[in-house]
Amino acid sequence: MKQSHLFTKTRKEAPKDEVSKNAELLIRAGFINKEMAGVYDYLPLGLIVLRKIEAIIREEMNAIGGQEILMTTLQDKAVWEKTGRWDDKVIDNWFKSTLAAGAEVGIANTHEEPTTMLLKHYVNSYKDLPLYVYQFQTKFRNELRAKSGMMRAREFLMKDMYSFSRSEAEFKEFYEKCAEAYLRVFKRVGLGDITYRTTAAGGAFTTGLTDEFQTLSEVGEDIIYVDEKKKVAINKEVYDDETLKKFGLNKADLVEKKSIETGNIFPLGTRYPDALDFKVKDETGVEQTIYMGSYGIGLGRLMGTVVEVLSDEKGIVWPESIAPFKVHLVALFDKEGKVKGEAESVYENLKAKGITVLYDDRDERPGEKFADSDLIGIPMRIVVSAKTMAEGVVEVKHRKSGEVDKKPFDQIKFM
RNA sequence: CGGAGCGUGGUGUAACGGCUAACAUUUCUGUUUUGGGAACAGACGACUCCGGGUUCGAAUCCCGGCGCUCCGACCA
Repeated sequence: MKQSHLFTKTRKEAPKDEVSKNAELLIRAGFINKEMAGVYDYLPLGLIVLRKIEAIIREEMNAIGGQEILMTTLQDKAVWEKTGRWDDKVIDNWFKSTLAAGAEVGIANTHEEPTTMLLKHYVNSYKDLPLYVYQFQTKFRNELRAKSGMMRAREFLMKDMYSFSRSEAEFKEFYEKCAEAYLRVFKRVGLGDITYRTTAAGGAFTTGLTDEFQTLSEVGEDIIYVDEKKKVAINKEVYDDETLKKFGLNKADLVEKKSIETGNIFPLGTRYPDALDFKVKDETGVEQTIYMGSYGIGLGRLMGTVVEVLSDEKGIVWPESIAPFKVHLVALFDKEGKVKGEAESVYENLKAKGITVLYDDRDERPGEKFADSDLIGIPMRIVVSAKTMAEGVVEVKHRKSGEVDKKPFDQIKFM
C-alpha cells in the first residue's frame, strides 16, 4: 500500500472531545473516526487491524469446535418475553424499534435467546449435541454514558459464542476449553502477560459466578485482586471470604489492580433452553434439558485496550500479530530520483516476498515521515535514503525496542 | 440518570456587550529545503451548535433545546 494513496492522514492534534489515550491515538493515526459518543467508524488502517483480531479469534474458536454463523440484528420481541428479558427493567440498555406493521422489535443487544431458538429449530436429538456456534456481529447498547473512547461504545463488534451441551459435565469441559482458548487469544494479540482469568458475578445473564478476562490498565472500569503466582484474579464485586475460599485464594497473595474487561464467559445453566423449551431426546427417547454457556469478546474494546496498554509517548506500538502492516517502508527522497528508484524496488521486493508493507512514498520531509511512522506504529520500519544507499544498506528500526540495524536488504530476516 | 465543565474555519485556540470574528495548524500555489512534524510569499476556508429573548448593538448576557467531555450511579 502506498501511503500517498492511503485514505486518511495522520494529524498532529487530537479533537478536544477525545481524552482517552486509545481514541486519541487511533484518531490521530487515522484508524478510526468518531460519529458520535460511543460510535466509531473503522477506516482502512483500523479495519485491517480489526480483521486481524477477528482472524485470530476465529482460528481459536474453530480450534475448539466452534462453527461460525451470523445472526440478525433485528430480533423478535416474543422470544425475549419468554425469558423475561424484554422488560427494560431487566435489560435497561436496549435499543428497540417498531416495524411499520406495528410490531416491536429489539435491536441486537445480545443473542442468547435468538441462538437458542435457532438451535431449537434444527436440533432434536442428543446425537446433534454438543454444539458450539459463534459469530462476529454488531451489538447495540444504549449506554447511559459512553466512555473512554473504544472502551464503552454504544455500537460495537463482538464475537459471541454459545455452547449447548447435554450435561453439566459436558458443558464444563467445553467451558474450560474455551477459557484456555481465550487466554490464547489474549496472548496472541499481545496482552497475555497482563490479562487474567477473573472470577466475577454474572450480572443480567446468570445468577452464579462467572469468569471474566481482565487486562490490567489504569483506565479500566473494574477493580480486581490479582494472584500473580497463580495467574488468576477475583473481581471486587465477589471479593469475599466465601469466594476466596472456594477458589483457594489467600488475601495475602492478592494485589488490588484496575483492569479492563476484555472478555467474559458465562455458565448459563439450563435457564434459556428451559424458558424457550429447547430439549433433545436421549438414547431412551426421553427429553433432556440442555446446558448452555455464552462467551464474548468485544473486538473494538480489545483493539482499544492494545493501544491503551502498549503505546508510548510517540504513538501506537502494534504487536506483530495485529499490526496493519508488517513493514513501514520510509523513503527519504533525493533530488536525482535515485532513492525513489531504490525504494520502489525494495517495495516490490517486499511485496514479492508476501510481506505486507506500507510504503511512505509521499514527498514530505524526513521529520514528518518519522513522526507519522511512530504514530501509526507498524512494528518494523525500513528507511531508504541517500545515506543508506551510499552505504549499500537499508536501515531497519524496530518500533517497540527502538533498535536500529543497518544491513543490505537481502540480509534482513523477516519472521 | 445526578453533578461539573464546554460548544467559534477541517483541527487546536483567541476575542471588554462595540471596527471586516483574530492566531496557529491543516489544505491549495509558488520559491526553497531534504535524517526527527523547516523557511518565505500568497490564497481558500466561519450564518460563532440550534431556537427564542434582552439591547441602539450579542460569539459574549438571559431562557429553552441538542451535542461533547469528565466525576458518580449504572454496566455481558
